[in-house]
Amino acid sequence: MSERDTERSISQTVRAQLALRDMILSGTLRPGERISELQAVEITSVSRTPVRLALVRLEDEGLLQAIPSGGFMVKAFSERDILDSIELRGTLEGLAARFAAERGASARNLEPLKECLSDLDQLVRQDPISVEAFSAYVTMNARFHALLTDLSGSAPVIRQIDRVSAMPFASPSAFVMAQSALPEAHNILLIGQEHHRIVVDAIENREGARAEAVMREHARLAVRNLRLALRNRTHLDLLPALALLTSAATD
Amino acid sequence: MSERDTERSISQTVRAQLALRDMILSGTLRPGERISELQAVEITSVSRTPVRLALVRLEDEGLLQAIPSGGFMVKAFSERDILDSIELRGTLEGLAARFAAERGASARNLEPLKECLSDLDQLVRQDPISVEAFSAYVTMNARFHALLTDLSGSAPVIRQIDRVSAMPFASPSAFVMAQSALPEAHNILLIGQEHHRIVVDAIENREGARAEAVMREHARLAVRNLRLALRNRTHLDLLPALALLTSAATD
DNA sequence: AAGGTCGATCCTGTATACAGACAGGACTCA
DNA sequence: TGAGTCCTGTCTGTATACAGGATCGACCTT
Repeated sequence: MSERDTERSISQTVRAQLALRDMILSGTLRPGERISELQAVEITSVSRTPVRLALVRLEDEGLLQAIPSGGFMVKAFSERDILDSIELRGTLEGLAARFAAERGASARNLEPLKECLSDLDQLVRQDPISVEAFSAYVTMNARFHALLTDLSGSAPVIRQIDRVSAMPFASPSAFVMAQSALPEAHNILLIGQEHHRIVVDAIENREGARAEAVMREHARLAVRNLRLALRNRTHLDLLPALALLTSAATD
Repeated sequence: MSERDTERSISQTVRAQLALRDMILSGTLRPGERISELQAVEITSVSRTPVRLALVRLEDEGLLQAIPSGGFMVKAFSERDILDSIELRGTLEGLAARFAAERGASARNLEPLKECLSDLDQLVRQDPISVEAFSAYVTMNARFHALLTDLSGSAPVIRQIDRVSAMPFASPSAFVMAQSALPEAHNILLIGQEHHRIVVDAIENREGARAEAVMREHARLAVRNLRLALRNRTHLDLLPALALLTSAATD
């Protein structure tokens, strides 16, 4: 998941993929817009072959949609799609948590998760949370979810969760930054952290159903965040992921 | 999902993809084996460009695995992976059924599902079930599951279910044929059909939790089928999907 | 004036050529 | 005899050329 080698050592295909993805997520390429290969060539300054590879990869990443007659267009998502994707992630993370609980995650394996938990605790504890702390929270939160997913010990489950989380609006930290400007921010963070605590406790005690249920509910915090952010439209700039929303749904 | 145009009208890329997939699923290409591009060129008789596209597609279909140094190898699966994939499908189909129930599938939309249900009923009713009836059951069963998935009305959910079901050993009808030779066959079919009936009833009555639970349990029938088939190894030839199983797990 | 048909242009699908990277083996030196 | 280095062969990554097809516009016909 790390793109540490952002240097020129990486392949043209990956470079094209990153460039195109950035343009899609930033809204430079609008939803529904067709992307011709040579247009992509012009954008990315690489040849058609790697560009085509990048387009195919972005397609099954879910950001592009194949056009029957050939070529690709930027996929558009409704608000319903976004909410469903979040519920989907919650369901899958719930499954991962249940697996972790039922299969008896060893104390040794639980250790990193617990460390991550207490790191998050420290961040949440400060009352007026700084923007930097928020940013750190996003990072640690992503790490927590990744560790939890891995704890399922199931490659197929991990794979599916990664696929869902690849959608920018469905990732565990998608709408955390959006709330940083809201008065309810701190409360939501505290509730989220409570969920984290419970799921670790449930896993430790082999309570599969409890672990599953709390992860499902945990994902629904993202729904609440999204709704709040959409209502207070002042901070929509913190939600680049919404560039993929269809105009019909943004009304 | 239909590949009706098996003619020469289809693209070289798709042709290569189909040919390679067949060889993987039939076990001609063994798990762990590396597939070089020019080897694939020789097999499929198409040029390197479409072959490469096909390999990428098969990778994110889950049948191939990228090698860090470049190239691809046939992915190997443990028995645990297979069982987890089935549980995964059950969880996702459960979510789809719950969505269908909670969102109130209209009587009009439920109609095809009910028709499919009664068609299945007729097939199951005959006591010594012929092999032809078994084969018909597989087809109708796949149709039932597809209709149910669609009834969720959620594109992201449908997409994920399709992805999981693409794994040959996780599809709803993966191990149905395998039981055709078993004495327990008829019983299992009856139980499966009972599940079908219950989920339709639950959806009709807006019982989301019930619909979800029964679909989860329904998937576990596949686990039972698999275990039975693995025990009576006499009919492993009915399970081409198991070609992907690692040798360690087949012991 | 409107609709259909023909043509041109652009685009995608495919093939192939070339360069760099990696691996395996052989040879040499200690 | 063993280890290290160099060389060679093969493979992947990339670029580009070519052909078939689709789409859009313009012109002609009714």
